[in-house]
Amino acid sequence: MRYEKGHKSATHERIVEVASRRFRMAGLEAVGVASLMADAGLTRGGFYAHFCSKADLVSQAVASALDRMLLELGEAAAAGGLEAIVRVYLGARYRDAPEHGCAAASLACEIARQSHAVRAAFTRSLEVIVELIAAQLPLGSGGERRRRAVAIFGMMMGTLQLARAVADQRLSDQILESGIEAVLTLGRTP
Amino acid sequence: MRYEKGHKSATHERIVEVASRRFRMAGLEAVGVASLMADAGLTRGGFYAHFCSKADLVSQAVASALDRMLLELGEAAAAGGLEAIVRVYLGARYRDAPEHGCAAASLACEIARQSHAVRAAFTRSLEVIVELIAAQLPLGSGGERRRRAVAIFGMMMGTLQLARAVADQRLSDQILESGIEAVLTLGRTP
DNA sequence: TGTACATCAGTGAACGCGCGTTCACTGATGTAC
DNA sequence: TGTACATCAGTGAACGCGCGTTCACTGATGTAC
Repeated sequence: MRYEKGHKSATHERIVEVASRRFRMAGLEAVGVASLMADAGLTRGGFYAHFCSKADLVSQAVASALDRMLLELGEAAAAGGLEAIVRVYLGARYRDAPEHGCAAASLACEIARQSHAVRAAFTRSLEVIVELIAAQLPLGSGGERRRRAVAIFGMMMGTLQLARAVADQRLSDQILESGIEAVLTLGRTP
Repeated sequence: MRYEKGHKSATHERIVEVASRRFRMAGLEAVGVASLMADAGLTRGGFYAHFCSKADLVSQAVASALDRMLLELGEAAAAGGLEAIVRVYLGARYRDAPEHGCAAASLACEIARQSHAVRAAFTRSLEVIVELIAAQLPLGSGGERRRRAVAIFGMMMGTLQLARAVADQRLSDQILESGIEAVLTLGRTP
């Protein structure tokens, strides 16, 4: 081998990792293939040896970002249940450093306009996150908890977006607080 | 006058109207100034006689879309309170025809990355919508109802985005149902 | 052991295209004399 | 009433730039003999 074994897959993962951060920071359209490859220490031409299109990378980068968040939220949940999840998700770090935050909160509007394949990848990741949240709810049947979990994730995501979109720092803090309070209310109300 | 009185302001409103629909459909970045002006029956060059930049138009188009939604939700609220609002907002029409739906749900992720001026315009519109929702809540002090209203709008917005982003139609319907149920729960829980 | 060839991850130029913005210009109509 | 000029909404060419994708190529190293 001209490159050591595993070299290509390591490169592949590096591109996905770079993309997952930059897409969350700047959006899907604002990040070009050439600049992404440069960030990964490569040139544009090699891109299509790793991905069949930019949309293909988008699918993988979104899934990767959400998988990583799932781990982080899973650890929080193990330590402190729903309240720990929501305090991570609606915390200043997720709001102020979108590259380390939730890909759904950064990209949901754009994902809604992507191809079926991209939305299918997003759907798979979403289902697992919803399961994690549902598992933290103390009340109700499986179906009820699942439905409640969907709404809770929708609220966390929407609230984080609002906290990022407003122009006033104090208001942004209040929005996060409002979201935390409402999630906890939903978590304990049947 | 070479054009009848009010001609220019009518043109201005037409551009804002076209932009408000197309931005909601395709996103801020995907809609170019030239194609927008063509849609309004004009050529690109005249754009800067109406707006000092694309961001300026974005501010106006978002505000215009949210103002119109406010009227629609206000009418619903007058007839049926919070439940009527949420049934409009989380209805199939808003999900399937984003050009007639909520600009926040279509654009929040992108607005979060815009200039302070754009976010300030968004903030002003958001405050009014939150007030409308707060006015429908039966329980709590002014501050409590306001905070609850922020969370409710965040949930409606996030839930609508999730319903648009998933690849499965049945799941999308379930997401809307989950959101309606949770909003109503939040509306009646102190 | 030494040479010829195969492999393949990555390179970089090129394709046509649309982007936001600027600016000298057009041409229809109002006003001044 | 007739002519000259002012006004200004809108035109369209031009600027440099980055976009996603393709493709002939490079060059380091493994394998075959």
